[in-house]
Order: sequence, then C-alpha cells, then structure tokens
Amino acid sequence: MNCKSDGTARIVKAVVNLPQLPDDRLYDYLIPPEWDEVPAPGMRILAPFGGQRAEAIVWAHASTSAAPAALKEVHETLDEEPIFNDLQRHLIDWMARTFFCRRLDLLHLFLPPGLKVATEKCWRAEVGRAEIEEYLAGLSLSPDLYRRLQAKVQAVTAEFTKIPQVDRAEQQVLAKLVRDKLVSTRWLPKKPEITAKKVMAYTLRDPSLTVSDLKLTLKQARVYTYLAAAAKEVAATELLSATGVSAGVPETLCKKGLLLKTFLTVERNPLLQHGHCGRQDSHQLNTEQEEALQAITVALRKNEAHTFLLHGVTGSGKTEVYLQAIEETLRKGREAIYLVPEISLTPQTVQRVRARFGDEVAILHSSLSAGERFDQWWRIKRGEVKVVVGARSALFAPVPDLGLIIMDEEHEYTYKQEETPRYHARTVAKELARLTGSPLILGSATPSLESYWEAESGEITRLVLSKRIMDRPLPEIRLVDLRAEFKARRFTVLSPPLRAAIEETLSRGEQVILLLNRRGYATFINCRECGQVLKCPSCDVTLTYHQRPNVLRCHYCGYKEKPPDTCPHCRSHYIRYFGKGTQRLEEELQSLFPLARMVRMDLDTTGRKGSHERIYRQLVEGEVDILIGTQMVAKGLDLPGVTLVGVVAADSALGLPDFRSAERTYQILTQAAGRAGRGEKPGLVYIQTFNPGHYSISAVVNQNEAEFYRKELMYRQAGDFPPFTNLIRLVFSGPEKEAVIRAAAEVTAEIKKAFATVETSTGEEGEKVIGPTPAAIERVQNRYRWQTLIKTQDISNFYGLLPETVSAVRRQKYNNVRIIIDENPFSML
DNA sequence: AGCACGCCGACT
DNA sequence: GTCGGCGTGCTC
Repeated sequence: MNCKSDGTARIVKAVVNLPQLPDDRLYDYLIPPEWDEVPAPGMRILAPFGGQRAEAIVWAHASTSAAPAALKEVHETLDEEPIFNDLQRHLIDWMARTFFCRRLDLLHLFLPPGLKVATEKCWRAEVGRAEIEEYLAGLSLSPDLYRRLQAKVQAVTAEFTKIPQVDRAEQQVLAKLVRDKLVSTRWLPKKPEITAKKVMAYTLRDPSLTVSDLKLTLKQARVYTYLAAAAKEVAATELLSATGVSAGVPETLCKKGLLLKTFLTVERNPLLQHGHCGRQDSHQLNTEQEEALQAITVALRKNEAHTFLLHGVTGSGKTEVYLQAIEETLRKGREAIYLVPEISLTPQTVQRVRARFGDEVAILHSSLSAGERFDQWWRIKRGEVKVVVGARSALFAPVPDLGLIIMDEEHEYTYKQEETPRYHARTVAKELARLTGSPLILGSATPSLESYWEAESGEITRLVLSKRIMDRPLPEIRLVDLRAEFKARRFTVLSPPLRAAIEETLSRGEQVILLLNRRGYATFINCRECGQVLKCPSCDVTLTYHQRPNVLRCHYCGYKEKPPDTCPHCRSHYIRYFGKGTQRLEEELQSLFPLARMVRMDLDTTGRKGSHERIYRQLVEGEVDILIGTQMVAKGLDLPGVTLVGVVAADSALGLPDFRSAERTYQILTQAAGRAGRGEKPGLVYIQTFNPGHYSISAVVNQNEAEFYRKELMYRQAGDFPPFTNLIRLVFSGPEKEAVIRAAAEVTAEIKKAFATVETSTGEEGEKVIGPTPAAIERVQNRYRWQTLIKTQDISNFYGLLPETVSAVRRQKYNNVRIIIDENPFSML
C-alpha cells in the first residue's frame, strides 16, 4: 500500500492531530532518506511537532514545500494500511469546507474509539542515580524544589518512563539535566486504552492424539474430548461450564503438555446478549409501496446517487419499503446505512431490521461502551456487517461498499449536530451518496421544508404513501379552544372534552398518550407582590419547579436551588407557581383517574440506560393505560392499543423567536396524532390550543398538509429564510459583555468589508449580513452571547473567507470570547 | 497541548 | 544585576 518513491515526492503534507491547533493547516514533513517507501495518504505517522511528537495523518505527497521553516523528518509510520481511504479523505475535505471546521475536528468521526495515538514525554537516566543526585545537590535549589526533584528523579530509570505531574520549575531543572546529558527524553506513544477483548482459551497441543491414546482421569478425559470435538480454541469459561469441571483440570492438562493455553479475541456485541431473534420475511406491499420500491430499485440497479423523498403518512409502512430496498442492495453485494433520529426512541425499528437481516446488522448508538463500539467498528470494516443502523454518526461507519443510505424521519432536529463539527446528516448523506453512487431515501410523514421544497422543484423525487397500511383510517382530530376555557374560568390542564375522552378510552380498556412539551411541575414562579419572576443566576432563563425532587431547576445549565418560602426580592409570601409541566399533568391525572396505571416519559425519567425500552415494553404488554410525556412520546412509537392522543398545549413552541417554530409545531402535532389508531380500532386526537387559527395547527386539524406547506413556504420566501437562502450563524460568547460585543462587531465589520468584494465579483443578489444582535437568550452559564446572521444564495462565497476572518479575530483573544460558525443552524436561541 | 520567548517584580 | 513569575504565540 506504500507508494514506491520515485525520488521526487519525498515530502508529505499531513493533518496534525492535536485538538488545540488554531487552524486547518497541513504541515509538511520530510521522509527520512533511508526509507524506501513514502507512507501513503490516509496513513498515520508520528511526527515531530514543537518539542513533542504528535500523531498526524498523511493527506498528500509533494516534492516541494512552501513552509517558512526547515522541514523535519517523520519519525515513524503507524499503520500498515491507510486508516482513511480516498473517499473518506475527500469527504473530510468537503465537510471541513462546508461546515466551516477543521479537518481534525472530523477525524474522530471515522475512527473506532481509542485509535488516536497520544504521546507522552518519557525520561531515561544516562548515568547512575548517585551522579544525578550529586548534580542536583550542586545546583543550590530552594529546599522545597530540591526535595520535589529528588522524588521525581527517583522515577527516572534506565528505561524510558513517564514522570507524572512535572511543573514548570521542575521542568527547567530537568532540562538542565538533559543539556548536561545526565538524562534524556523522548516522546513515546501511549498504550492504546481500547483494544480487542481477549479471554483465556484452551486448545489441544496435538490434535492427532485421541483420548484413548492417553491415560486420563474421568474429568480430564471429558475436557479433552470436548476440545477435540470443538477442533478449535475454546474460551476457558465456556469449557468449564460445558464440562462442569473446575479450572484446575485444564491447568493440569497444560502441565502435562497436552493442552495449549491461548488467548481468544471475543466480540463485545450488545445485540448478542438479546439472543438471536426470529427471522421475519418481507411483507406484501400495497400499490403505493410497490411503486416507491420500484423507483428506488431502478436507481439502485444503476448505482445512481439519486435522492428520494419517501413522503408517507404516519403508519403508511415506510419501514417495509426501506427493508426491501436494503434487500435489493444486499442482492447486489453492497451494504446499507440506515439512519434513525435516536436509537433509544426507536426500539421497534431496530427489532425489525434485526428480524429481517439477523447478525449482519450492526447497531451504533451513544450508549455503547467504547469497547463495544470498537468491536462493531471492526466488524463493519471487515465486511461482516451488511446493514448499519444508527444515529447521524453512523454515516461514517467504515462500510466497504456502500450502496444505499436511508434517513428515516429526515425532518428530525437530532440529525443536526449542535457541537463542532456542526454538520447536518442530510447534507453529508447527499455528498456520501454522490461519492459512492448510492441512492438516498429521506423518509418522513412531515418532511422538512428543505426537502419538501426540493421535491416541489423537482431536484429530488417524491414518492408518496398516502394511505395507512391495511387501509386503516387516519385518526379523527378535534380541537379544544383554550381561550374559551379560560373565559369560562377553567384553569385545569385537561379541558372537559379531553377529560371525557380519556375516561371513555380507559373504560374501553384502550391506551392514551398525552403530550406536554414541558418538563417539571411549574414552568415559572412569580411573586404576586413585586411581580418578579424567579430566574437562574447564571442564565437569562426562568427556573422550573420540580416536585420530585423538590427543587427549582434551570433547564439550560442544570442549576438547582430550594424553592423559597418568601420572594427573594421583596420577602413577600405571595409566591405563585404558573405554567404546567409533565409532573403537574401526572398529578392531575392521578387525582382524576386514580385507578389508571400511568407512566411518565421525559428527560427526568429516561436518564438511565434502557428506560425507554422498559416503558415501551410496559405499553406493549398493556401494563400501562396512560403515557404522559414530552415530545419523545410523539416519535416513532407503534402501539396498536393507543386509540386516544391528547396534545395538552399545542402552542408551546409557537412563541419561540425562531423561523422554524411553525414547522416544528406542525411536525410534532402531526407526529403525535399519528400515534393514535395504528391498530384495528380507529384513533381519536384532541389538540388543546390558544391559537386555533394558526395555520400550523389548523392544517393538522383539517388534515390539510398541502395548505401548511404552501403557507410556510410563502412565509419563508417573504422573510428570506431557508429553503430560499442559505443561513450561516456566527455566535460570539464570553464572560464579559463588552468584549463579546467588540469581537462580534469587529468580525461582522470584516465580513461586510470582505463581502463587498465578493458581491461585486459574483453580482449575486439577496445576500445579507445581519447583526451583531444579542442572542434570544443573551446569557447562558454566565456567558454573554451575541450573534450575526449571514444569508447568502451561494454559500461557497464564504468558504475560506469566513474561517480566515474569524481566526484572524480569534487570534486577538478578546478576553475569552469564543466564536462559533454554524452552517444551517437549527436552533436560533 | 507544550515549549520558547519576553517582559516585569523580588531577590542575591 | 539575575531568577522566576506568567502572558503570548508558534509548532512543518
């Protein structure tokens, strides 16, 4: 895999993998003249960097360098084979440009955990201990420093070893020891923390010897026979439990020279713990499903990177289309990546994929241990896996021959990563599809405006599933006007009609889902005397009252305090709790329906691993009558027993200062409504709202999807928002408001200035730089936040230019001001 | 990150 | 004068 050197390209340009580097530069290194091979692009090397050695990835070869300093030589090559192939390097280059980040921010997405080589400074004594001591004593150091150094020097031996916690003063003295050649230092790679798991195993030393040839005790013979039958290495634990002997028996056989003790690599696969599940064959498709599959199959056969929007109402059987498209992909000998918004919210999807494809499935998700992820990564890399199911980062799984990408619930916000690298999985999926010649299926009942618009304009192909499977009807949707309830002075969480519907549903023995998108008990606490609202001391956010445990909590920074008896501002006792959360809803339901069995599903109850699965199982088995929760109850649950869905406060997202708030409201209401009536019995949905006339709500009630998208597209166009423009958000944050504003103003001015030249060179219209303005929540965790928005028709105008401007200002270090660049931001708060 | 360089205050 | 404190900036 190494490139034979032709004597000219003896320079490698490499990405140095140190997370603190200020920009996305490639560093040039010489290949030592005595090496007859130049490490290939994508291989890791160990290279000198400053005084240290750092891991770097060869990105390209060159015969000349424009570096201002003399080039240093590469120390060693760390890989036999490139760890990043051409496609991956290409994708990394593309992502760094597209999402305004550094290549090194992206490297870890593609690697198994623990592969990164960290180096540490090690020390070795070159002379005897006594000589070093003598040297130290002659240095006239302060008694304290001398004592500390003596302790450190104790650890320096004839082998290179790390000395922990060397401070600056000690470092300087040690540097003298190095200068006078009493000790030497070297940066050595640390031992990898995550490796394949090995267990002790036994095998026959000489398989030609049979039990009858040997004189063995009964138990020894049993062990020997078992191993002979297995004809391979057997893990010690398995051997002992299968033969029912203790560890001493195989040990004795080893001593007799009959067995060999070895180590066996075992796979940490979380799926294997669940056992193998029954194989399930494909279902018969209805006409619409069949047509959709046909269109996809045509693209699959041509290896065509075409994007499809599988726009199917809730319960229309999108999953079956995905599964059959995967089957077609596998028939061609290629692999599929199947993205879901969050694994924990979609236990059913995982089950169905497993039931169809068995052990050729890898599931990647955040609660895998590092060891499990390591093993899954290698399984995929070795080609043992045909289908990778996972959240957005599953896109970077090392599948050898990708042939299909599925992105279920493509409108979900979890596809956008909210930390650097701030990529959107849909954007990456399109590029990956293009690079691999794979069709991309975006599936949703409520497509994002972006995908909807692309389908409208013919850029991608819309495939419609308009009917539920088995011709089941969509649920009936009824509206409750909360303004009328307020006029009638009814302030309960549940309006009389919804309450009556719950009662009726329970009496029929059917299940209810109630959605309230606010955690806690009360969402704001107000003093009636002075009008003050209790706020988090470090954020511009109101505190939420939680009843169990009894605390006020900030949902932004996690701050907690005891609920006060008197107002902290005016000491009055008139403290009142307003705004009802899921805890309050649960309490009200318990008093109304004391016999109903209910479970609450929100961030407070699903903290632990596996809690979603547990709640889901309880629902399936009918152990729960009412499921209460935040938006997570609206997602993907397929529960035939649920016939009533109640949305307690449909407007909770509408008031947010975010251009996507109507879209979010429409999506969550439609998705929640879609949980009702998925079984044989028809469903009923109640939506309580203060804004019955808002188009995002009325469109759901009237089941008039086209109307919603028409209006929303109109507003987006009028306001110059995506999908009609590209958005880049710059966020400046820091502990000092003045410094934040100054940095924001300076960057913004620079961009406007630089942008003026861009504008004249391209002549594009409709490109704007708006800001700086304070963010909607100006302070979070005691950091002030200001932002600037860029709207542009051609985002490529900003490639290069924007990172340069930002890093130039970043270098000035405006008193801890951090600057982030967010392409296609999802949250504008 | 880590290390060098350089600029100020507290000592021999 | 010099040692050592820390802020600043660079690393092929």
